[in-house]
Amino acid sequence: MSMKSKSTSELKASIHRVEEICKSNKLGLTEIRKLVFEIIVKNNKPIKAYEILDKISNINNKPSHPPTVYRAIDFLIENGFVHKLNSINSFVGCFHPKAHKECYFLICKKCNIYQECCDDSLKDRISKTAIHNNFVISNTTLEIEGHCLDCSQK
Amino acid sequence: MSMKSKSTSELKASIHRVEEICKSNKLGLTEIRKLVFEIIVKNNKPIKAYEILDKISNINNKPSHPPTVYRAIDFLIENGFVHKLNSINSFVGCFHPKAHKECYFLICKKCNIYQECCDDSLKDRISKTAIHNNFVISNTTLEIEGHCLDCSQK
DNA sequence: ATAATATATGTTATGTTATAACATTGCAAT
DNA sequence: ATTGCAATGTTATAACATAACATATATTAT
Repeated sequence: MSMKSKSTSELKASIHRVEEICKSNKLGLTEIRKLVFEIIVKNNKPIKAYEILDKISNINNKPSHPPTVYRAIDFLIENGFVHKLNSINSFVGCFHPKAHKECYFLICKKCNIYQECCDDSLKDRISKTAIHNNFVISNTTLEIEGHCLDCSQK
Repeated sequence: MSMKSKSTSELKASIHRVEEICKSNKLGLTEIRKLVFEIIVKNNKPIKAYEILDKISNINNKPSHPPTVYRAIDFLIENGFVHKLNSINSFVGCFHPKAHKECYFLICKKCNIYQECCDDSLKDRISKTAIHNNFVISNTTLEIEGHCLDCSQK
């Protein structure tokens, strides 16, 4: 499977899913939070907080401030709609929120497109490693950087 | 295995190993680089760049500047003597440099002690995941945060 | 030995990422 | 209406990292 960007319908579905989850869980999906989520998922690639900030400032035709963005991101991460890629200080949308707590990523250095790779065998292996070390996991960062099929062929 | 800090002899051995590797590979282990490595490994816990900076400033009795520290860290990371924990913007010494390219970590949120956990089965699993996705890995970040045995019993 | 080159360090400034602290708004419950 | 609470606005600053250029130190070729 090569890494390709999401289709318009996938994006719509993703946004709709978040709306539904928020509705049924009584989570306040405010205008800003929704806007930030849309900006993140529509971006295809990992996006940085200040890039989001710029986009919002443009949309609103007036400057926004960092806390506005970071608060929205916090909300989205807390509820599993967005993940942070620590290795590149960037944010990505989650395309199966609530399906799992942890999310692992392949990140192409060349085209910057990312892909979730949350197979159970990997999850199990990490879990076994933790158990073997008497360690109780609260959260896991797994970010695999490299080149996707398309980019390694070029 | 509980997570405990390294003994003095382990630290000495670790520093000695780095000296030997540099000697045999003609890597310039300058005073600053050696000092930064010592500060990092002796710290036991992940340490932040500006903490290192403060320590150096104290040792030299005059202020040092960020590039001094970051350059030394770059050298140490390039040669596998130190790793960066992206999830907490901190640095840790590597206790088996050159033994492997990638290094995985367990990080206790409570006591802040970390532990390398580079079993081959985990490495294999990650490698298989990449292959399955036609992805060529250049580097991997795996940071498992949670609680170690001691801290989860408290 | 000396000049030329490369490598490392010093220094100043600034860029980038993220949060603290407090004021204000809007809305729901009593 | 008033209180309480969640969200947002706003200002300022903290925390993390690098660019750019000057200087020094080591290495190599002549």
